[in-house]
Amino acid sequence: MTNDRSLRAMPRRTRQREAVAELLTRHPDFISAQRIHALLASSGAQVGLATVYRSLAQMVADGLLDTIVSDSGEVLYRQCSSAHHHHLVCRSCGTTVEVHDTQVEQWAESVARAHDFADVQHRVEVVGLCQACAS
Amino acid sequence: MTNDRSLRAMPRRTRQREAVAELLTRHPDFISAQRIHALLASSGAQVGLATVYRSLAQMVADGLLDTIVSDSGEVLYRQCSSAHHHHLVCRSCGTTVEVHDTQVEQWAESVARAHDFADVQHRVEVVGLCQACAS
DNA sequence: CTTTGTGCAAAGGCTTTGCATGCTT
DNA sequence: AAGCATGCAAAGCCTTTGCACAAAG
Repeated sequence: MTNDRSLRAMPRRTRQREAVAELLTRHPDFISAQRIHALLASSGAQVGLATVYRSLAQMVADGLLDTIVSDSGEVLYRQCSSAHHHHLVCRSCGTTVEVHDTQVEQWAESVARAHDFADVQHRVEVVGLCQACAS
Repeated sequence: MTNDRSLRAMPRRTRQREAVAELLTRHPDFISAQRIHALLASSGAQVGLATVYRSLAQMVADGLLDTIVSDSGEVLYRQCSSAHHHHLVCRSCGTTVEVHDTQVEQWAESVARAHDFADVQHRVEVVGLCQACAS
């Protein structure tokens, strides 16, 4: 074998994977597999739903994507190169505000440290009613 | 009609609902509907799965339960009388540490206020590797 | 007696998987 | 040529819903 075992095989370059990756690059926010599939279909790219799921699974395994689970149970994907931030979501109209804030990050760190946890990730969702919907 | 429309009808008292409520009272942490159903079954109480789901939906609507969605997409329920806290979870062995901390609460409040959001809830998960699993 | 709750089974939505075929390397 | 990737359809989970029957008030 001519490989270095420390490096995993790279996924093959296919039209479908490129399409999924490209869409995720263009799309800055969390999006579901179903929606990705629909968007690709409506923009002419023929990609099977199963392939979308498999591509996403790959990218998640490779650490290229962040995932969260929506309230309805759908998994949402986002390219994780984008700066880490959290969302403030209106539960009525769906308006989303990005929150960049180091406080939570520090909090998560300190909690982890206090309990000797390593390699921590955190996930924060704040849901409420925006001014417009509160009235 | 003899009712005051401001009060919603109270759910009827049935063996099944009591069983579900009682189990949730005994169980201090988040638990899935499926698991509730299984536990009830194995402890002799005959409660249909659909009934478990409907009972839970009721209690959620009545504000008696908190819910979160697990990574696998299952909805987890918890009696919300218990003090609000967050979990620090080991992604390897599943060990869970309850974190009582006012910092995050305050952070969520301030973020909400800064964006004129009302009636906010928040959900925080910190996942990492505990000391034992990190070695 | 009227209304609400229950059970069962079927249906729904998201995701995964088996298998034959096609494409990348 | 060899092996991973794709597509399709079937199957798997969790959850919801339709309908007839049972129970609560």
